[in-house]
Amino acid sequence: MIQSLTDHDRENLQEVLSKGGQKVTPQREVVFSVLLAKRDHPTVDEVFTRARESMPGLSLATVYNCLETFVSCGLVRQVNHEREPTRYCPNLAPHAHFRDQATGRVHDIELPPEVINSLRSILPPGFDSDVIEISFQGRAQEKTDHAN
Amino acid sequence: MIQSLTDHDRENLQEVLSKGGQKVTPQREVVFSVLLAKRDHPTVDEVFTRARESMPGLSLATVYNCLETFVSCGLVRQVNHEREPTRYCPNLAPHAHFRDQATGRVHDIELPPEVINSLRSILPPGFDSDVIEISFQGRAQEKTDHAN
DNA sequence: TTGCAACTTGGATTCATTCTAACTGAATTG
DNA sequence: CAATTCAGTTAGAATGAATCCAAGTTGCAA
Repeated sequence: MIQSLTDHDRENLQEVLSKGGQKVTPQREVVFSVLLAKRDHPTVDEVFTRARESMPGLSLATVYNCLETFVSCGLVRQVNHEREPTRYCPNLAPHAHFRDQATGRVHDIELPPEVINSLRSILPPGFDSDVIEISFQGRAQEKTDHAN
Repeated sequence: MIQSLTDHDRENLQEVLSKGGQKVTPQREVVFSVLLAKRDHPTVDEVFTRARESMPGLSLATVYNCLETFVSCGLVRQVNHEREPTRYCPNLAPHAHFRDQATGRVHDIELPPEVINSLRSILPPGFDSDVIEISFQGRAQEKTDHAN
C-alpha cells in the first residue's frame, strides 16, 4: 500500500496549497497520498498508521497539522459523526454521508443540486448558509469493495 | 429562572420514562425542567449550572446520566456540531439545525415532510436509514429573543 | 553566511466524556 | 418491621481525541 502521488495529483496538491499560501512538503505529500489511495474516510490515527509505512519518522502532530492545512485550503473535507474521531474525505463534489450502524463505515451519497436547493429554500428569511451537512445513519447492504 | 415542571410536563416525563423502564427522580425532573425552560440547546455544562440553581447538590455525572437516559427514551435529541460539546434539544418534531457562525447559537429549522422524502430518495438501493441529520452553518440576523 | 519564516517533532496539556466504586434511599421480601 | 436488593446518584479518577508548546529542521532570501 506504499505509494506516492501521480504527477497529476502532485500538481493539484501544489496548486491548491500555494493558492492558500502553503508549501508542499514531503509529509504533506505522504498524507495526501494516503487519503487518495484508499478513500474510506480514515481517522487521524488511521492516516497516521498508513502514512508511517512510507515515512516512519512522521509524527502524529504533523498528521493533524497536514490535515488541518488541507481542510483550510479546501482540499479535503472533515466528516464528523456524533462524538467519534473526526474522519477525512478527499471527495470534493457535494455529497452527503451515510454511516452504516453495523460496521461504522462511511459511504458517500451523491447530492443532486435540486435537493441542495430545496434544502436551502427551507431557511427562514435572514438566514444565510454556506455549509450544509447531511448525514444518514442506518444499514447498508455492503457490496464487497473491489478496487481501490 | 428556578422553576419546576408543569403538571403536564411532569406527566409526560413520567410516561416516557416508564415506557423506557426508567423512573422519575428529583434530579431527572430538575434536568428536564431546565431543558424546557430555555430551549437554547444548552451544553451539559450549561444544564449543570442552571440545574444547580434549584438543586445545589446535583453532580455533573448525574447530569450526563439524566441526559443520556432522556436521549435513549427519545425524550430529547442530541445535537452535535463539529467537535464542540454536545448540546441537547427537547424539540421532538423533525427539524434541522442552523448554527450561527458568529455567535455559536443553534436555531431549529422546520423540516417539511417533502424535503425529508426527497432526501430519503437519494439513497441508493440497499441503503436504509432511520436517522437523518441536517445542519446548516452560516449567518443569521438574530431577532432579539424576547420571551423565554 | 546569516537570518528568517514556515514546517516538523515529541511531549505535555486540555477538556469533554466515561468509568468506577462507594453511597443513598425506596421498594420488596422474609 | 429488619434485611436485601437494585436503580440511581455521587466524587473523583481515568480515558482519549485534539491542541499546545518549545525546541529542532529546512529551504529560501538577503
